[in-house]
Amino acid sequence: MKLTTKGRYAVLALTELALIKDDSLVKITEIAVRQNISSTYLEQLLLLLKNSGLVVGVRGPNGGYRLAAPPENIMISDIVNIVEGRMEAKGCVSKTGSCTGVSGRCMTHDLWDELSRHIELFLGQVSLKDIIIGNVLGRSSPPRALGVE
Amino acid sequence: MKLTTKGRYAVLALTELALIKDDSLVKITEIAVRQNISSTYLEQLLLLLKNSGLVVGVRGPNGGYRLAAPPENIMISDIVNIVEGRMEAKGCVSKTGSCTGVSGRCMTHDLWDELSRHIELFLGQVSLKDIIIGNVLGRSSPPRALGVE
DNA sequence: GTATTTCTTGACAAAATTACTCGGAAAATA
DNA sequence: TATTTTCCGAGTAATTTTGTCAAGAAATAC
Repeated sequence: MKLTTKGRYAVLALTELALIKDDSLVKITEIAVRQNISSTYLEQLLLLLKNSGLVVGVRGPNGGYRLAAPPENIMISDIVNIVEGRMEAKGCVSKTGSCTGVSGRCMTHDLWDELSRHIELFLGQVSLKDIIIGNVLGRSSPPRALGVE
Repeated sequence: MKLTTKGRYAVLALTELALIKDDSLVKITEIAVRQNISSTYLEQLLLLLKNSGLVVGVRGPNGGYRLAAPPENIMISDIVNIVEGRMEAKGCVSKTGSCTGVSGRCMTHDLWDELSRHIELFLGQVSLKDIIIGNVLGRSSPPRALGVE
């Protein structure tokens, strides 16, 4: 899995958009200044999000960005997946598609696979609306322990 | 959160140790060859794990490494935390300790905080024994949805 | 004691990724 | 047309990851 400033900046920026009433437009520079991040860097990210249909960009004077959907319909996993690229935790897989160990499919394969799913499930459950109303804390629950003992 | 080859190699190596009967010793080169990873790189990782008390290193002819505890008592989070350094997903925090945004503590703070906890919970629930008996798949459960609607 | 095998340590270097910059073009408004 | 803003592609600096290398120390076998 990957989680860098890209993902964090993107979520931060879209949170700002989610805070704006209705269809008002927000300029890149406004967000950049308020959140203290590079505006040209943020441009790239918003562009990606625009091309993926998560936000709408309006050019010209008084232009800017706004969300393409209500905040409750935009999930964090959507945002992160777009700017970070699909997260793949199956690190045991090489370019060729097979596990790197000589013994073929490695034993830890399922572990990273499941971790990936776990993270995706979590971020797919939290919406932009959840963030702006502070409905995030306390969501973590321990994974099902499979009774094998 | 961080998850690189370091963490994956370390878990892979310790899985190999877990597969060995009793207190038999396994040489670094054996693991490196079998898993097709750099032996000198693996050295570094096993050294970290040894200094943290997860494995025991025995020098001299016919030396090698073995687990310091039964596989069911060694959790994946232990391994990953040691070789990757403590995972901190609170990316909004700068060196000084405060959030980077001008408005102080940012709105996404809790999100990354909770994600961190979520991942740690997951990896803290899976032991080396779970891996070697294949008891990993199907553990992911969706997070508690807090009823706020 | 000597040789052998292995771990131990630290410094260093290549490769990959991340983070960011830059220059300009296109669209909309005035 | 002039200004403001997003759009787009390429290029670069910084950092992190992923190793490599060389020399030393500990334990065992002989």
